[in-house]
Order: sequence, then C-alpha cells, then structure tokens
Amino acid sequence: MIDARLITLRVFARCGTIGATAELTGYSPSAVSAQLRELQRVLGMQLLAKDGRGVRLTATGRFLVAGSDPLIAQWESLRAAAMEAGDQVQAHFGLGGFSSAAAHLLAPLAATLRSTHPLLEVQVLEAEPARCFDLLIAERIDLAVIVAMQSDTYGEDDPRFEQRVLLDDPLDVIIPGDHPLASRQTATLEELASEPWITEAAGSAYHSLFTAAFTAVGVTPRIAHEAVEWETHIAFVGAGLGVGLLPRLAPLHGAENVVRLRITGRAKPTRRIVAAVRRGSIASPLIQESLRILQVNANRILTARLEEDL
Amino acid sequence: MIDARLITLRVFARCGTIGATAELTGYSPSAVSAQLRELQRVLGMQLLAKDGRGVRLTATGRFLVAGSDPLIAQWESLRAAAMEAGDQVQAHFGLGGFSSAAAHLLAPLAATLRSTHPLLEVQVLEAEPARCFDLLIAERIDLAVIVAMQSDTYGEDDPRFEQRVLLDDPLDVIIPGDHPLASRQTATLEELASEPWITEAAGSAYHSLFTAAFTAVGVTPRIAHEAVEWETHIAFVGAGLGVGLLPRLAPLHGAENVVRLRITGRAKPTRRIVAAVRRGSIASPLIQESLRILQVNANRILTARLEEDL
DNA sequence: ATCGATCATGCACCTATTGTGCAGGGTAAT
DNA sequence: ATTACCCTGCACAATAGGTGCATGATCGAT
Repeated sequence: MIDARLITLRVFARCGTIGATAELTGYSPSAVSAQLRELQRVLGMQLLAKDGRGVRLTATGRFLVAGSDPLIAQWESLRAAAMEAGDQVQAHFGLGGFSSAAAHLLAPLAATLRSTHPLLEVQVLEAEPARCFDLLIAERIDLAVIVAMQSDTYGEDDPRFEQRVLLDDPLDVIIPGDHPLASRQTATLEELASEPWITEAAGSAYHSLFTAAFTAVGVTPRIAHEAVEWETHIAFVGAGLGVGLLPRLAPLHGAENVVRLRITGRAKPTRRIVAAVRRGSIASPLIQESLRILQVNANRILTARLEEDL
Repeated sequence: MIDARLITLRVFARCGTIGATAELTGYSPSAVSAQLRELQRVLGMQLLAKDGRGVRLTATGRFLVAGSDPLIAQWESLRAAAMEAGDQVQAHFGLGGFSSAAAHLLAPLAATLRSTHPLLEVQVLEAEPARCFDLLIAERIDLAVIVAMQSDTYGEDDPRFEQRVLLDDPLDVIIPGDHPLASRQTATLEELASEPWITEAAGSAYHSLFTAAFTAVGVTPRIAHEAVEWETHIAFVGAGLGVGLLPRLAPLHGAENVVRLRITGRAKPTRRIVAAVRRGSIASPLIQESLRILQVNANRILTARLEEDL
C-alpha cells in the first residue's frame, strides 16, 4: 500500500548500490534506476547523489528513509488489525529462512499452511539471515526464521523489525563411533579441547558461534577441517577426521560411525532461533498462526530428537 | 506515496457512491469501480458490499478507512519534515477555496507563489467548503481557504485535517443610499430588524450565518429576496429592494446608491476564515509560506477596506 | 599508463496495468 | 409499469513501467 518506489528506496538504503537493490527486489537495474528517479520527481526531492562510480543517499534521502520506518510499521499494523477485525484471508505469504534448521521448520509450516489455507499462496525463500532482513524490507517475504547471531541480529528496538524467540537449540558434539568417549552420553568442551575440530569457514554464520563457545571455557580448539553443510560435517566426523558441533535440530539420520553427545559443563552453547517480521505485522492473524505452528513444531522436533539420538 | 487506491477508498468513504467518488477524484466511474475491486484483491479484504442499487463499506472497510487517517497524517508529516530538512521545492501545489473572499485571498497567494517559485505549478480550484475538504482528502488540493460554518467545519481534533484561523471577517450591513440611516456610520441589527432583508437561499453556506446573527439579538428578520452572489446582493440593495449583510472582505467597488455601515451593538456577526490542510502537512515549508502570505494579505485587505469604505 | 571490472543510466522496445466509453442489469422512486 | 439511478463488465486505447543492451564514467590492478 506504500508506494513501491519508496520500498525500493529503503532497500537501496541498505544495499548501497543499484545493482544489489535490483537483485534483492527482483527488478532489473534499469528499473530500479528509473524508479528512484521517478520518486525524486514526484516528491520534488533530491534523494541520490553521484558518488564515484556509484550513487549514495543525500541527507534528505537518509532522512526520508529513516522517517519511513514508522510509516511502514503503521501500515503493517493497520493491515494486521483490519485482517483480524474482518476475519479476512490474505492471498500471498512469503517465508524466508536459513540453514537446515530453518528449512526443517519452514517446510512443515508451509505444508501446514497450504492445507489449512488452500487459497493462500505460500512461497518459501531460502536465504541467509542478513538477506532475510533485506527480503523483509523489500517485502519479498513476510516472515523469516533465522538463527540469531550477534553480528547480524537486530536489536529489540529496531524500528523495522519485531522478533520472537522460537527456541534455543542446544549444540551437541558429534564424535566418531570409535572414539574413547563414544560410549558416554555427555561430554564437556574441555574434555574435547585437544581434538581436531571440524568447523565452518571463518566469517561464516556459525563460526562465530563456534569460537564463542570455546572462549567461554577458555580453551582454543584446533581447527582441522572446514565444512559448509551439516551433512559434510557429519561425514567428516564419520570418517574419523575429527569432532564437531551439531545443533540438536540438525538430524543425524543414522549416519555410520557417528555418535551424538550432549554437552555439559560450564559452557552449553546454543543457537537461538528467532522469527522476525516487519514491525507492526506481528498482530496479523496469519503471522500469529504461523508463530504458533512454528513453536509447536520446534518443540516437538526438539523433544523427539532428544529421545531418538540419546 | 500512499497507494492511490487507498486514497480513492477514503474518498468513497465520504461520498458513499462510486459516481460521486469518480467526480471528485477525476476518474471515470468504471475506473473507481475497478480500483476498489483491485484494492480488495491485493489486500485480501472484502471492503465493499452491495446495498440496494449502490454499494457501502463493510465493517472492515470502515475500519481500514478510519485507521488510514493517522497513516496519511504520518506520511504528510514525514514529507513536510523532509522538505524542510532538505530545503527542497515541490512541483505541484493545489489550492482550493470558496466565495469571493477566498478568491480574493487565493488569487494573490497564487500570484505571489508563481513569482517567488517560478518552477512551482500552482493550481487553484474554486469549490464550496465541504467540497474543499473532500478535495483535500482526494489529494487534489493541498490547502483550502474556507469560511468556517458550524455545519461543515470540522473539529480541531479531526484526524484528517488541521486548521488555522486566518482572520475573523466582520459582516457589515449594506443599505440603499436614500435610506434614513444612510448618513450614519454604524447601525445595530435591532435598528434594521423591520427592514426587508436580502439573504441567500435557505440551506446555503451563508444563510446559517445570517440567521445565527439575528437569533443572537432575538429578532426575526423578514426575508424579502434571495441572491447567491455578493454582486447580486449589492445590486438588489442599490435598487432599493432591501438591506443585506456584506462581509468586509467583499468589495463594494463603488456601487451606485449603496452604503456600507459597520454593525455595532450586542451582536457583531463575523465569518471566520480558516485555512485547512491535511493533518501533518502543516509543517511543509510551502504551506508555512502560504499561510504567512495569506495572513499578511488578509490583514492588509481588511485594514484597507476599513479606511476606504467608511 | 592501460586494461578490465564495476556501476549507473539512457534508449529502443515491449508488456500489462489502468484508464475511457458504452451497454447492460438490478433496484428504488414515481 | 415506467423511469431514473447506480454499479459493473467489456472492448478498446493510452500509458506507465518493465527488460536488455549499449554507453559512459570511475576505480583498481596489471
């Protein structure tokens, strides 16, 4: 309901380049350029200025973008209230999420919504957390399930988003089946400090979580291998290349020669899984229902995995 | 910046019929019908319901319209703040007003703005007060100069408008040059109670003002003739058909056989001239400047007429 | 310095949204 | 019953808004 060109401007404010804005919004760079020019024309404001080979926001542009946050929130809020008051059903619903955990939560959510709301067109986009926030701003998605990281999570008071903690997913340790500790049910990070560790590439989403867990107990792990997918982590461990961390939500599904141990002791690393929506839209019936479904599913998976693997 | 279809819905909420909405917005009835249908589709809300041979808003529709008031105000406010912060100039400015008084204020305003802002495209629409408010909602105009009437004026707390009193324009009495009181400078309404009065048609904008003036002093005037334009009033008086009221801002410009007397006594009827804008837009530099110009002009005309006619 | 990479923008072209005018159908008033 | 009014669907037209490619401009690397 808010002019699409203002949304585009807001996306640009985050991306900084026309090209990235185009990629995120789904338009071509020419279209974004034309949109922003048109926006300046109708508003009679100079919002962009050339800056090297790119463009940047003027002071007026930054002012407008910052001021548009409550405007968007107000619209979302109104829309949500009207939907609830009128018991209406919306036509499209965009979901975004990152990592297998999000995928395991989003897929059932989408399936449930499809069956309970046959008319609703549900679209799921897999994207990293930071990109999920961008997609929320770009209004490509309406709800994101992400793993909260200190780096790319936004404060409770961010005027653009509202977040709800879905669950704290504990990290387990996975070790080869022939490891001395394999018969144990639990282990501490200190016990495994000297092991060769399998982690993600430095700078990736989970790497900071990994290092944070070890700095909490004051040891520096030896990083032997790097893997991106949990599948790869598990395979590496199964091949005896080292040990690794695995979120409890990530399934082991009967991998050969791999044992999952719960972590005890001073540091019990967890990853926090949160749902994020555009501020104001949290009251929307569809989002409320989604949050409920997510919560139920998350808890069920969590307890099921607890019984299954340990 | 707010979707045009929502604006159309808001206009419809005031008009009640598609046809009137079309007339007010400048679209064809088909276009309005299509717009509202499209709006319902994208929002997934049922906003309209058939009602006899027309349509009416559903509860959801009324809810949405009412809730959109602060949204519009917020946008106007943001826009105004950005214009001021960025020292920007807008491209289009719509003015509306009613009656010769407004015309005498609006014309100089438009002329001044045209000279000080050569790039600004100023458009003036002459319309009755009630219609001016409609035009403000329809975003056809940005500033209206109207004569405040108890019937069609809106409270200070109306979420859609903000109003500033420009001036209180006293009503004078005009009598034929050969009238016994013609040599006087002032008169009271009581003295003229038995005269044949010339007024506007019952129900018209000024008629309520006319009756209010006389009920204040407890007499019931005899209405002899009705006229719409001030010109006609003056001509009737000049022809000796009766006496009438004339706002001080309305010029006599040397009419034959007509004398203007100030009204003294208990009841000194005035018409209040106010400027109305969409709520939030009052801080806009252009509107601030316009209000200043209006104020200066109004005061100047008022004092000039005082010296000239009496 | 030269070259290549990166970005934004203008242009030609195309699509599809969105407008108009008119005909039709349903409903209230005469 | 007839008339008048109001909304809507349809054929058609205008135009806003999209893409893709070529161009120009700037920065970094060779």
